[in-house]
Amino acid sequence: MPEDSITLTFPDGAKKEFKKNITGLEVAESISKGLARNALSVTVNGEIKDLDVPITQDATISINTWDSDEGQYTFWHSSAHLLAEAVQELYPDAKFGIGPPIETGFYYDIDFGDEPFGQEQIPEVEKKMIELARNKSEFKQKEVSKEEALEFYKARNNEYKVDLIKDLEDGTITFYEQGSFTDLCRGPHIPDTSLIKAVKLTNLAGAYWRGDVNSKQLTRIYGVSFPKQKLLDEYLEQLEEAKKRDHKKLGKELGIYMMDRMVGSGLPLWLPNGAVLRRTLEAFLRDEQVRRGYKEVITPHIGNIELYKTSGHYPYYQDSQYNPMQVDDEEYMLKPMNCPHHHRIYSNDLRSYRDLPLRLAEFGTVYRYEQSGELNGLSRVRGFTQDDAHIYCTHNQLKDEIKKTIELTQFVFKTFGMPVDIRLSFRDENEDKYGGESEYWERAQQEIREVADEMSLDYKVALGEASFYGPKIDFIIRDAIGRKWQLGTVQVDYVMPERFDLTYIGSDNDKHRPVIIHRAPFGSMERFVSILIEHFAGDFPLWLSPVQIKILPISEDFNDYGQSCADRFKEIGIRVEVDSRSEMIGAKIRDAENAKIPYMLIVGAKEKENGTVSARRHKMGDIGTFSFDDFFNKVKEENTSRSLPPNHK
RNA sequence: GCCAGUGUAGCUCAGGGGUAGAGCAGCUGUUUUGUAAACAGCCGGUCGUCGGUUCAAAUCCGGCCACUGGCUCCA
Repeated sequence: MPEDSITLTFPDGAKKEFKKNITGLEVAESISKGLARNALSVTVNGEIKDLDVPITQDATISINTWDSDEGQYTFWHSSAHLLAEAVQELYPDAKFGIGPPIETGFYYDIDFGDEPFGQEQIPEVEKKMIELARNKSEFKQKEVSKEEALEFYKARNNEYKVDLIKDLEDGTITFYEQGSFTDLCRGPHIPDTSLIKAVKLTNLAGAYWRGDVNSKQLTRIYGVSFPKQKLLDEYLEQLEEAKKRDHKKLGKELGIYMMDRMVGSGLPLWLPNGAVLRRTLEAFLRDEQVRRGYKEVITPHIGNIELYKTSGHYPYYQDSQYNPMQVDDEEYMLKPMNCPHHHRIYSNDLRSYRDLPLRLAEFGTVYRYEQSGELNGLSRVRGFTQDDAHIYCTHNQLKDEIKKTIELTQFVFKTFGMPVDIRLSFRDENEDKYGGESEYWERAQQEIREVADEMSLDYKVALGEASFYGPKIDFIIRDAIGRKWQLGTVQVDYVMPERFDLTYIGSDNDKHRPVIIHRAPFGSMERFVSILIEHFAGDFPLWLSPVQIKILPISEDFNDYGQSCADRFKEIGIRVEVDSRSEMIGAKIRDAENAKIPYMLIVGAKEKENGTVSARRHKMGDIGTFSFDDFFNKVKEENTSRSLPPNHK
């Protein structure tokens, strides 16, 4: 092989020889014109780079286009610079903070000084961005010394960039320039601005400099951009779809819950339909738990402050607990978590190894102070109910119990048609954030990993995501429109058994410490219901629907037949209503459709005569005429099997 | 808590310095109906709240409250 040639390995495994110092763009050109036209950046040995960077040695390579995450990342990063350029043109005194790409789009944090910047200014910035994009300005990289970099920004009075540069090493600092805008930036960037064809600035927000509440708050402008107008249109449609599913809107329309200013913000009131939904979910989980050997307990809503001092939650989470109240000579608190109560139940008896594992479960309501700006419908509230349980077991039982809780959680989400990603949340090196002995942590993390491997789970490890008393397994579900939500957790805890001095008598007749597993598949009923509403867009599976069947008599003459059908369903616990209003059938159908009721049964002269029902399925229309018994059995089976709706994505 | 925005009838929304408007819902009557809206009449609002400017405020200004999107936080 000639000395001035290198071998590049492509994502499909193909190897090809090129001359040394070839650029990513030239590689793309060698493959096809189209690829070269669509190329945004190149990944060389796992590192994303500009297309014009020479490749000096053998490497794995992939050309990043819009179709890859890396390509979109580059595209949005460059779009953030374009946003900054536009802002700079319109507001010469604006000072720039940071402007990174995010999962969908990008943002830039900007200090506008005394200049007011609000929603009205957005359209002119968007317009300017498109105008500048058409200039086809190239993104040019320039290496600068630390001194030069500092000088550049000091001259512009930009304390933010100066702050950033101070943390950088001399010799590694690069600027990128496009049009009239120069930015401190590691890159990489797309070749030029003309690739950006469509831009939408989506949001304005305040953001503290470096995320620090004590620093100055900058104006964060969020946006997305696309290489084609059509992609922007599709994105906007998706936003519309998400809006249609918004649980706050559907929650109101379907009578799930309400908020009331006299009751207080963040304190939802469950309406009858919502109560049915929630109780049905609880019954589902309760049955599954009883089947798996859990015992249900009930504990009060307040507790002596000593309980939370003992657990360590009180000092650690003081900011999010309500002030203690005076009761006789002692202080009591609204309970911020259920665990300490359960630990005291454990301690109520002398426990033998024969009693373990002891699995105590409770749908326990807890109260936490959330900052007012943080409250959001049912998904972030100040009083909520956890589907909590604590499993007290021996070290030998631990892995098996972890495994069972994972299986339960997976079973639960499968029932709702939600794919699950698993994350092992371990601690990072910052040890003071966490309680308990280091060896326990190592051991617990080790055991969690072993279980995950033994179950062949596809998992990711996230350092620094652990809770303060132990590592966690987090379940991240994907809903019907692809959004991710962190729901259930399983946590291993070696700390609380020490703090509460929990013991059991082993087979050796000595006292031992049990291990605790905390787990909550739904997490909070409020939040889970909010996600469920959006996942199903309000079109719940039959078993969860607050009203499962609506019977629609053609005229008042058939109300009695309709009622007799309803009575049969009620006997087996099916939630059924008869629409006996003197409305036309079309209106009754329309109302039932809008209420998202799974089945509508139309009954008139023919049906009464033959003992049949004419059925409609929500969103599907007429599904034909059934003998009453056939339909009855069909519904019974669909209800007990917890089937997903037929047209569910 | 902070930044930006919103607040008009039960719901969706129009209006805008000179005594408040529509559709739907509700109520009453008529209609007795065959697969997504029958017809008519009626009821319904201190224009979130408190204060200021003004001869006059729902409208302009300010405080507060609630809600929305973010930031910080999340056992």
